[in-house]
Amino acid sequence: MSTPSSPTRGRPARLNQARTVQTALDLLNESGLDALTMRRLADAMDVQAGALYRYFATKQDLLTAMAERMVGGVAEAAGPAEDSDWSERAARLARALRAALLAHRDGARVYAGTHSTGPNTLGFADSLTGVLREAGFSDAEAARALYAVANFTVGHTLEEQAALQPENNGSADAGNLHEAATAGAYPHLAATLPTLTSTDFTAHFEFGLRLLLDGLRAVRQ
Amino acid sequence: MSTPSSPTRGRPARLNQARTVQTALDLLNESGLDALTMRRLADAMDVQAGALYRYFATKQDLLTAMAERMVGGVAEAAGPAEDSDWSERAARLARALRAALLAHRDGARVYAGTHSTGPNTLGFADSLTGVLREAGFSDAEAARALYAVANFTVGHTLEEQAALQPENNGSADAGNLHEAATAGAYPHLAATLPTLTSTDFTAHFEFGLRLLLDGLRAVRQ
DNA sequence: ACCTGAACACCGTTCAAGT
DNA sequence: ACCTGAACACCGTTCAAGT
Repeated sequence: MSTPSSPTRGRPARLNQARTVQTALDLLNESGLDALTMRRLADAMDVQAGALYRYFATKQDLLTAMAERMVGGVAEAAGPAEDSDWSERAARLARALRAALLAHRDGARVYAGTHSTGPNTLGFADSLTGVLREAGFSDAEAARALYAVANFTVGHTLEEQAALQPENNGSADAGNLHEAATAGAYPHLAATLPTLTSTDFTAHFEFGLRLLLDGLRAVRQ
Repeated sequence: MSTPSSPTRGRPARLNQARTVQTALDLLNESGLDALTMRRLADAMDVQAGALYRYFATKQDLLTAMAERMVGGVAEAAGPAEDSDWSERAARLARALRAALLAHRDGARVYAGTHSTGPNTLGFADSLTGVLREAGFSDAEAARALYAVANFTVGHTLEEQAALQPENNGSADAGNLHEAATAGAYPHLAATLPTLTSTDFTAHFEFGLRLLLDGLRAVRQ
């Protein structure tokens, strides 16, 4: 617990940005985003809430730093260009982004609610546009494809994590849906109910991702 | 879920669900989601905050009712089957969903944060799966395509409305991005910067939507 | 330089009591 | 039956003062 004396002037700081972000991510995993308050985070670090504001100007800034930290390593998921074609490398990046968001409770909500311009986020964007540009797509196509893949991935994972919340009571939702669909007003929902209520989110994600990549193939001719 | 429905014994109610949702949507447009509190809403209706809880058990329930109301009429946007092919009808539904979310400040944030199982939301889902089933897609394909299109559309519109917020200071974000990209660490972002920083969100949306629909065409053979 | 203590201006929600 | 008044248990954020 006791940190050895540091060569810095004055008292060694108990707090710093990296430790604060790490503790916040731990607390997020334990209790979820709604329970992540500046006061509870301060408690977990044995400090008063006001002290956090020496390292983050606002809670939003802390959340942005958390989002940036969550997507560390995602940019490298494309792998070497020799090993696979552009669509497989793009798919790997999208899967790595989803996995990074799923790795933390409410990860997609945190990520969607912030606008990181840190190296992990920019690295992911650079990596995906790079894969596409090297595959022969134009600069404009690569940029728009990045938006499409990223927005789909975040939108999907938002839904996926919301569906997994116990309070959202997947069974209540599915119950309502089943009731409404079989009442006759929604014949197409009734027919597709088994797939709609499936919890195989990986299959849902892979289907949507494949649509985007097949669509991209068609764009390139 | 107990609605005080009994037709007027005693005083006529000042409050009711429909008027409350409407006032909440007006307040949302004026001030944004962060400023939409139960107290301010109560003020706007000349009532005490506690009174709202006779009509909505929680704020979350109110937000769900708002989300459901926002997407009214979207289901009908497909148009008659005779007038256009399946992909155009599906595109019309996706565009109508985006337009409905854009019609209210923070509309996508409200929608993404709730799980409506009301007739407008279910009607949209039934309409889109119906278009696809009638076009020959399997039940499972139709259900998964619904998720892909809806998640992309909500994810896109979330980004779009976030980028339009004045506090998010599009210029600050674009400035950071420009600075970082031209510093040399992100060569592909630098090359695609003009498109990445474009504010023609309709073009971005249409590109992603086209990818999904072209991808669907490829799935069907 | 770093953190405490205490305050400011709020929140969502509950519920006895009035009318 | 419908709403008020007042409370409960919190929030994010600020800042003078201590060490």
